[in-house]
Amino acid sequence: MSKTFIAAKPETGKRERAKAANRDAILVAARHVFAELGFEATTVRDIIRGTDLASGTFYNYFKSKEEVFEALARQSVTQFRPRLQDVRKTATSFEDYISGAIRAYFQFLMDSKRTNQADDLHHIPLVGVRVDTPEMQAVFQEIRNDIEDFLARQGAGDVDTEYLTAAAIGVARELGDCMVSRKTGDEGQIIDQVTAFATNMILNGVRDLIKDIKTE
Amino acid sequence: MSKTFIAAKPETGKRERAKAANRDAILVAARHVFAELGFEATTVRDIIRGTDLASGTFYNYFKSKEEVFEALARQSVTQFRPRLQDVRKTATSFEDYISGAIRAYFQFLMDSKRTNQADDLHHIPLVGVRVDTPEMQAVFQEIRNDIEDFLARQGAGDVDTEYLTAAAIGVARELGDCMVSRKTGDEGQIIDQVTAFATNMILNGVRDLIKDIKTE
Amino acid sequence: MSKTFIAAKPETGKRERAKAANRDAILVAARHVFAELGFEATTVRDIIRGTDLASGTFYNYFKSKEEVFEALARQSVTQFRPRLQDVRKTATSFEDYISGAIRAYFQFLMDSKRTNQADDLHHIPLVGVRVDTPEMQAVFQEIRNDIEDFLARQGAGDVDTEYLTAAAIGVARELGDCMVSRKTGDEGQIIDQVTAFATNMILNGVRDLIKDIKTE
Amino acid sequence: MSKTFIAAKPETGKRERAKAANRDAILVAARHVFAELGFEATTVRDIIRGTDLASGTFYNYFKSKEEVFEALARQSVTQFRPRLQDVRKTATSFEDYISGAIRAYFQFLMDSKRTNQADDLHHIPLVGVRVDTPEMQAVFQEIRNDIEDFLARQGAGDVDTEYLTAAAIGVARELGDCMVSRKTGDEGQIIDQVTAFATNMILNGVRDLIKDIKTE
DNA sequence: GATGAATGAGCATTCATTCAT
DNA sequence: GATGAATGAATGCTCATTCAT
Repeated sequence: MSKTFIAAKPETGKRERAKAANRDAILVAARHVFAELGFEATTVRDIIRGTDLASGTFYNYFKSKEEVFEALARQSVTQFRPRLQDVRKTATSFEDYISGAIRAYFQFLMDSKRTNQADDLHHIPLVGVRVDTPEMQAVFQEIRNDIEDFLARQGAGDVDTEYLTAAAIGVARELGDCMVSRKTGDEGQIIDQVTAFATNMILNGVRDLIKDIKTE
Repeated sequence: MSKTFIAAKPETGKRERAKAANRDAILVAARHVFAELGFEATTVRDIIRGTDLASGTFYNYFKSKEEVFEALARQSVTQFRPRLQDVRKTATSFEDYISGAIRAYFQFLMDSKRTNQADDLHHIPLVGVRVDTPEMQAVFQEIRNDIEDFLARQGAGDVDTEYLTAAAIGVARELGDCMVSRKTGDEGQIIDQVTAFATNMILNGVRDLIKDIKTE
Repeated sequence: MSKTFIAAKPETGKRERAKAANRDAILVAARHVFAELGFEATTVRDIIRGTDLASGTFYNYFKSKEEVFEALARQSVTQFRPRLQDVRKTATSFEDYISGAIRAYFQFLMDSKRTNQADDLHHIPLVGVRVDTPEMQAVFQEIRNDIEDFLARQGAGDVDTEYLTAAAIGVARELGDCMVSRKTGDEGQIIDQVTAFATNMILNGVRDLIKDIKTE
Repeated sequence: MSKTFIAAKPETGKRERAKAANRDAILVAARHVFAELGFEATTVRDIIRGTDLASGTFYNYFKSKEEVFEALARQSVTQFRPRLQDVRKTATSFEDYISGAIRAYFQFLMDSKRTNQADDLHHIPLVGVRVDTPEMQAVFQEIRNDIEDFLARQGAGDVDTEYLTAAAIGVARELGDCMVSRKTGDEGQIIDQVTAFATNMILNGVRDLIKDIKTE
């Protein structure tokens, strides 16, 4: 059958492809259902109902809805973290970092939105629901650490970094939701706009607290 | 049946008092359970188990746990809205309003926390879960309107009030959660502190956007 | 309501009667199903299918099929143990005891059979299935103890009482099954017959092992 | 298909050998699992998990676990029946036959135990569970017939051979279980011992019923 | 109005069995 | 013939809701 004479890429068997497709189908369905119903309210049945698979098949791929959720979370984090790393590495100042991280986050949200297009998102789109998954908390912790690093480097006095980070995240999160739920037009433009707004807000907001903040 | 024949005093019937007491018992139990288990995870059974009523009795007072939840939300709002009204009426400027509203919100959170004391609060204290109940959204809308009013009065240019409100609410919400989950000491002091932080953040944050903002 | 003026027996409410009836219905159904299908093979659904109750109702009465089974076993033991006690107390010799215990056991089997009448008993009828329930083992242990006591009293040498008891129980069990599955006639007569056979077998069987055995 | 063109030697094809090996692997695994889990509790999955075969392969060899079980039972019987035949042929009297058959049975039990060694045997070892498989019943029927033959030859009066056989089998079965579950020492010795016990029991037990019984 | 047992739909999960590869 | 993923019926169990008492 699969006699590939010069085939550079080794053709992956039908089986493998089917498996991958099924796994993906479950993940996609789960993402939608989580987004629509919320994590707690969705049942495994809801998820497989969103595929053309049989109920039992679900368990060939995941042990529980928790596991699907984690997979989705991991997916998200895997997408987001590298972007954040980029920002961290190239940022030369606190201002730089904030601006870059905010933009990365909004960009990520927009990408996620596009992926989940056509759903009624009653919940935060990032992965679906409560953003307080361990993975997302890890992301936030990362950001917190970054902020602390940059603040320390820049010699910010005795700012309560927990509060500061919380505030920054609050701004980003709420503006992000706001942005996503707008029906509007050009994506790039919106991102620019909101990023500017958020960055300005945060940096001005902490001006008194940190020496040498430059809010251009 | 229980017709009291000679009752001289108008006597607010035993019945009525019992009814109110039962309703309250359910609400109190529900508040605890929601706080401990979260909305989705709590069952009607969990709630009535927290009272000395029978399961069927629940349905004399509420149609579903959703309804109890709404009642709790309404309770919260009922508690909070007057405070906000006070703030609105006495505030003489945008700065004033923000500062007052923020403080009112944090105060409210702390009160809620105290009410639910002794529970392991695994969820946001306001009523339990996702704060996006219609009622809470109403509160936020109220705040949004207030902000717009104040901004209009003060002649703020073409600020995107939706973004601005979102950002303010984000700051308040996230800092509020942060504050509540801290184990700390003197309540009054903490509220002062966080209120100062949040207010400063927001007002400085919007400085560029609004003419005549006074950040003391 | 239930105004019983001179009522000697306090009329038990409809509710109580219904509850008892349901519990009984489940037990009866379970006894039949266990007898027909065996313990492992019967499902809770099988049991309630044998009643006119809904599936959920089962769990108002029992936590699992294990629990029903235990209840049935307890029932059996409760029926049987007093008879054995009688035998133990009135027996004046080992011979006496064996003969009485055997008869009691066969009588008990016949009673059980009548209760389970009309079923195809594919399994041992005692309670239904594997007789090795803890309760039944307790009964056997009781018998074992009794036998040891009587043997000691009568000065039997160094007989291996474990083997002896096993053999006696084997005879009783197998003959019991045999007796129960016979379609025959007068119950009392059959019991007399089988009891005589079994008793004779056992007592003669151990004659060499025990001094002073009288096998008339 | 596997046409071996030049094959000089008759070569019992690889295929055939593989097939036999697979079948055996399944049987061995099944024996262990049945012994450990009991018939009802073991699943086909459990069985193939004990081999290095795929689940589907199971059905190339057996239609269901019932069929494996029967195969195992047949195996057991196939092992046991010849021994019984020997006994039957060489026995010169009822006493002889009983003694020989009993010993054969106990020996067989011990062999089975050894085969299943290292497992936690929670069930009767013969094949696993309730010994009342058709095959085992056939064995018992054979014994019953033998006993009747010998009794007839020896001119035993109007003994109820059904009862007699039942009693004998009861003794053997119960003592067999007892013996197997003992942790003890030298196998040969134990078999001698229990055989003596059982034989003595049975023969003495029927002494009154049969003329000319010699209980040495 | 209070009670609490009955109900039965619904959920997570397992497992024998099939069948494309 | 071997494989192992897909299937969907079946099971144990929970829980919102109803309703006779």
